[in-house]
Amino acid sequence: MTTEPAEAGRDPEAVSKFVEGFAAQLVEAGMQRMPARVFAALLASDSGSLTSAELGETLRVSPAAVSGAVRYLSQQHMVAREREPGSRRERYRVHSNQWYEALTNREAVLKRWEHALSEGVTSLGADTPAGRRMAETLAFFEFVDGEIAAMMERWRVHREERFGRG
Amino acid sequence: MTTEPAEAGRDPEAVSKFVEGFAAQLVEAGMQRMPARVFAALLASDSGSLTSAELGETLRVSPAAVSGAVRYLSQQHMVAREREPGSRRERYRVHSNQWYEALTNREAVLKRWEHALSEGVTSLGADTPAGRRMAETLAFFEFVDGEIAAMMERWRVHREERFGRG
DNA sequence: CGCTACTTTCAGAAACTTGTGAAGTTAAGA
DNA sequence: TCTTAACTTCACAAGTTTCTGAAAGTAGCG
Repeated sequence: MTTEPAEAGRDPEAVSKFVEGFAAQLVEAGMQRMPARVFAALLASDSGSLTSAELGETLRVSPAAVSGAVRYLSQQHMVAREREPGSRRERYRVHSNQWYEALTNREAVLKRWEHALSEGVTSLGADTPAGRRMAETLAFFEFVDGEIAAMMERWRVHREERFGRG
Repeated sequence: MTTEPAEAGRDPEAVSKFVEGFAAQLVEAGMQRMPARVFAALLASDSGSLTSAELGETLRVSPAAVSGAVRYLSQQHMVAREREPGSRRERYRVHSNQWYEALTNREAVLKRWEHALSEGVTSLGADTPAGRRMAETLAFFEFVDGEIAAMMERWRVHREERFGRG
């Protein structure tokens, strides 16, 4: 037996339907297809983690495709890679309670937008109409930065009340 | 003279540099290239609006490309189309102080994610580990929905203090 | 130290996306 | 009503992305 049935006893139809449906939404929102499918598969797994081989099998793709997708996802801090002790297999894990925090940690994205905008204000002139519009947009992003941090704090409290410490 | 210089007296180099740079960030964040460029061009214009011809000229693209980009942007509520009175030209306008609110109005996106997740909870079983993970993720999105509305309220207050009524 | 079980890299085929020119449609003004 | 400026649609060529098989790299374990 090559792979133990870590995810047995579940309707593979239902799993696949969810995986493809949720992945499609992620793609719609701008994520590449393969990372989206891999991520959805991890999210739908009971253990929250799958090996490269298991991913290749459920998604019917090559190890190469899994490798590329996983690299992308770990760069985005959406999955962690962990080595299975006593094996040369790698497991990829979705940080159950933190993955969606990565969505709000678009920190890097916001920072780059802010940078581009502030260059725009400078180069077009802070006293021009366009410059003023950009300055206001910039102020909005800065405001959002701060608000998101506070919001995540409130979420953690809210979550603990409702779900307890994961 | 074919187009009047509505945006004259500005360094076209600087404008173009901002437009391409900001558009690149939008592309990075998942937006299609041409809508991103059109949008950046509008954002960088003094009047906050440009005609189809002006857009084609600054971006060096065909009317067809402008048409497609603008359709996309107006579907996303990021620009408004307005007919110039006494002319058959159309102007495309960025809602100066509201365009970025469209970014947070990812309402439709969030709703679709919530829908996909709640289907997942049902089909995989609310009492399974995977089902529980999805239910928590779903709760997070619902929480975010509400928080964003409140945040935008605070922003409007904050903005008025700082910039006055647009 | 080498074997083997994995993972990663890479070149290329296939599929998809994008922007264009040209034809078609709409509506302002004579 | 006709003319014509302006926008939109469409088929296609060019460009890009994506996934694969094959080859190369890496690390447990004897």
